[in-house]
Amino acid sequence: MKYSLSEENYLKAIYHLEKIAATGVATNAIAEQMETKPSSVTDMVKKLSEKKLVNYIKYQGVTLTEKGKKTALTIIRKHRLWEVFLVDKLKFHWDQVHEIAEQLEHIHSEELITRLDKFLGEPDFDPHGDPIPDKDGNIKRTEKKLLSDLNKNQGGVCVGVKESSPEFLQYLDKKKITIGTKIKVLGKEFFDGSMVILVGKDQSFISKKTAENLYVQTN
Amino acid sequence: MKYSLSEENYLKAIYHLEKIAATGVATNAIAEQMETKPSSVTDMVKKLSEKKLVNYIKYQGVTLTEKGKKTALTIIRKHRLWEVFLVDKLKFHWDQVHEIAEQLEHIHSEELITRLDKFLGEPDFDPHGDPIPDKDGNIKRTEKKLLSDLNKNQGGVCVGVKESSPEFLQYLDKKKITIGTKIKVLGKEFFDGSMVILVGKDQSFISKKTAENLYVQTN
DNA sequence: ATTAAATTTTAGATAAGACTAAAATATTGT
DNA sequence: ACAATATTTTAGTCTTATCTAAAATTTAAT
Repeated sequence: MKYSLSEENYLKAIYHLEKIAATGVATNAIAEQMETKPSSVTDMVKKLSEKKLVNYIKYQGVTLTEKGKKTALTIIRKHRLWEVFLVDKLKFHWDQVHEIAEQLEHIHSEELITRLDKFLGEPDFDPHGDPIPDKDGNIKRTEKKLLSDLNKNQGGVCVGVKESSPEFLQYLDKKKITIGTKIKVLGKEFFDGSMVILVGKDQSFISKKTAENLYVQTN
Repeated sequence: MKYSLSEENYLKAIYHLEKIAATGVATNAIAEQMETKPSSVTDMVKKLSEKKLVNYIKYQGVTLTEKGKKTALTIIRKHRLWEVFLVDKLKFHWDQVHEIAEQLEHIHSEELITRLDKFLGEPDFDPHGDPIPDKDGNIKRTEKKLLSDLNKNQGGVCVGVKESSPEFLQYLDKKKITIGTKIKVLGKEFFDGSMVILVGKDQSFISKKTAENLYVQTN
């Protein structure tokens, strides 16, 4: 099935938001990500729902169906493969390629992507270290990382702690962080390594020391 | 300036039609090329005219302005460079690449094309033998070819004859062909090499012998 | 537990690009 | 030259994706 530019971008946005959302993805969150208005999101989400790409119940947010997730992952696959091409072959800097890959990811041709993948040596990660899904949408899991190693706007799921003193665990408890909690880095201070993170719907401030003792899995 | 997908496709179509049109390009011709309706063409042509990309006088067809021609040539440049990429690097067959290049030609990034061009070794011709305009829209002229070497849908300008007997020249005269006449191959018979060609607005039938004695310049 | 505030949805409008049907203009044949 | 034919344009409609303003619903606060 072939989807419009707009539909593809919505699916991608919902996929990324779902990774760090406790519940269904909010209309407002999608609107912000897409730089559009909530009413436009409602319209599009209805359309995606009719096409069985998302589950949608009025006022209760959106989740991707299996079909939707698979579609999102093929777009992400294309995006990341093109980024590898731009950096490895065309010698772009890794921080210059996002905008161009945003366009290239919408080129429709399976054969093209198959050949591009081969040409690039079937890479597992893009130039930012994000994993490249295979043609069926399977992602090679990254090793767990310390939260302190994530950069702004990266997100992950808490999978463990380095230090496990009761004091630290109780502190995490107070911060509403436990195994399986989705975390996104909203900001990172350069001089002291402290972070503002998103935990569920709430912002939270954590020190470098805390971030260095929390394992997350990105994807 | 950045133009829409549709605007870019119209400019490209008009460019190709102008090469083989004696007069301004007809609304109907554009409609046929674009697989759309004449009324849609009129609408778009008005818009292109407002943007100073074409000269348009009601009922009298369209020609590209300098600005329009330059824009068309940058799109053609992108199309042909991507075709080289697809064939040389991704090992596509030269007859599989057109559709994909039709999509890739609309990616907006000067830097991308500059780097792609360098990566490909600054090629002068695409896999079909068509010349690749440089970044300023200059085309490296092809050597003159025999009309008999053109394939269906290729066009060119008559630049000379191989045989110059008065009989042949008089015959060409009767066929309304002279130096500077634009010719397009509409059909080519396999078994005897005869052709149906477009001369100005009229179709004409010519034998293999005639086609083998007429030089054309393609571009 | 109500009210206030925030979020989400609905209703109606707009712009781009395309379409149909009908009107206007050009071209052609005799 | 003028009627018949072909081409082109106009007028009005449709679809997709957006928007604003107002109504509906949920969440939060006292």
